[in-house]
Amino acid sequence: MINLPNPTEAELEILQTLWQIGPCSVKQVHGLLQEKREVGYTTILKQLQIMLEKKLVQRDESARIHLYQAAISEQNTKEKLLQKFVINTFQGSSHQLVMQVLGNAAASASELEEIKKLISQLEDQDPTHQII
Amino acid sequence: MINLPNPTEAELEILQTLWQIGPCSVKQVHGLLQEKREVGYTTILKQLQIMLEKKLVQRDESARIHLYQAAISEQNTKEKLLQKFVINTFQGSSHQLVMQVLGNAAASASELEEIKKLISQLEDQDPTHQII
DNA sequence: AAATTAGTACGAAAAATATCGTACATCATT
DNA sequence: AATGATGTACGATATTTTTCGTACTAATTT
Repeated sequence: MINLPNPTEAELEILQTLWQIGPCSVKQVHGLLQEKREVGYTTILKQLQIMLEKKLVQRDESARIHLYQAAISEQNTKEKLLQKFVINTFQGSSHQLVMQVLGNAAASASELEEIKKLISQLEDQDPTHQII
Repeated sequence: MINLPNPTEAELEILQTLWQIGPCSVKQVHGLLQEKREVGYTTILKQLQIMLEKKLVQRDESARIHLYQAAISEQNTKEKLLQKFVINTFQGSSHQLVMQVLGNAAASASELEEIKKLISQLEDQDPTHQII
């Protein structure tokens, strides 16, 4: 498991599609992204080819129409992007980030409940954990 | 209050410095950043000039040594960067983001305490709020 | 088989960022 | 006033990312 480069913004957009619908053709990816914004077919094709080189996606070439799928996990990728974001924007303090989220955008009552539950779990699990 | 473009990564690095130490010379900014990584003096100078054009910083030219200071607020900037990040990475679900943070990197027990306190406050404040 | 359609490959340009060298200006010191 | 030190301005280059046009290839239809 070598460390691949983080996806760029455009690449992430494509990855989100792949994570959502699984292995699919360029046409399918393009179709979905097209709904959100104007973008050329070959743009997406090229992106996918570049992403293939970078090993961000895999390609099944057995059929005439190539099928692409994400080669990096959604969970792990988001984790790394988050880490980087926290470092860049909140000087590495994820606590600061959480406070910002809760304070501003906020969440619904049930979401807050869920968060509280998770916190309890974390506390039970290891009352003295000090990862940060 | 017009909407300025979000700062790039390098620009954010400089802004963090300005937020931290207030109005200061290029030399000061460069000195601090130099501690973290190798970077030329004129690189920082140029960045600050570009940021001035973009109105991300202000400049006091009254003295020979120009003094730069952030022209956008730390709070507001981080808020917008966060918003964009949540949209790009977590499809706009800040809840998903929080769960990710708490689950992975995690926080110390006292930080969890603080978060719980904030949640209680939010709940008291408006038990049915449904911003998201 | 010729013509049309639907794909992929490739090169290249556009755009956005990041970095630095060199020239010029101003101040302080001799 | 000459010299050296310290700054700023500006142009240029390098890098990365994004986008697309054109050519080529394989399948499908007539």
